[in-house]
Amino acid sequence: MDERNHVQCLGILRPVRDALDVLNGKWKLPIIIALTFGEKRFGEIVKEVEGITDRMLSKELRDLEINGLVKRTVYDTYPVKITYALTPHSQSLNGVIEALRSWGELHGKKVRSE
Amino acid sequence: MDERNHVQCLGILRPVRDALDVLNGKWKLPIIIALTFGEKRFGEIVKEVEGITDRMLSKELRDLEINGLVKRTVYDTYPVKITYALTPHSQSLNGVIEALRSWGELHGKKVRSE
DNA sequence: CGGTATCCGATAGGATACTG
DNA sequence: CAGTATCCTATCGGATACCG
Repeated sequence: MDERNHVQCLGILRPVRDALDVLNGKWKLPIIIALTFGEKRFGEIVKEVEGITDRMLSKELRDLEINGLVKRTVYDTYPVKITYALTPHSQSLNGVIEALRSWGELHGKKVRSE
Repeated sequence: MDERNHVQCLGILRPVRDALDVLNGKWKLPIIIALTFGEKRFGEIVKEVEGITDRMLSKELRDLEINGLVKRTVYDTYPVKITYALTPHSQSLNGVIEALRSWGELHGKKVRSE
């Protein structure tokens, strides 16, 4: 029936849109991926995430920090060292990343074979 | 080691960015979800995907069709009936959607509990 | 090193009106 | 019903320059 379809659809749509709101844009997931292998410094992330500018990384890191996905740490050494790391909450994104990676590979192959 | 980290990171980053390029924006995945339960007509999708305008749906459906994720069918009846359906290729997005749904629920709970 | 400030163009996306 | 046309704003994202 149509009504059941609609209700079922909503149950998926709402959380997916919640997720998309937080992960939107070109850079958030790439940044998170770069951090999956351990905390990194600003300059290291710039090198890892090809094409990102200082300005975008700065802005995106702030967004991610506000949303509780990234933790910024200032080491009180001289000179000061600043690192970014994933929070436990963003480590739960592993499934999303793996699904996207796997589909992206499939899609890439498909596109190249056309 | 750092070099291994970098290489491993690239192996994930490239396909994920391929995927993001195709699925970017606010509406593509919601539209695909709405179509997961079977082909739908334009007006039905508008109703299902809350908040989308005619203009955006029109544009996004065209994008999805170009990328081989949606199939548009014109039934030669009177009056003409037009439907949109997922292609086999976009059905392989199930894993991505399920991962996002599951993480979105977790994230929603976390946000509301703060 | 780890950013911020400023400026700018391109795109996303919304509102409204209209059409065959 | 299934869109298109037009217009508008907001945000994305790049370039460049600069700072402590």
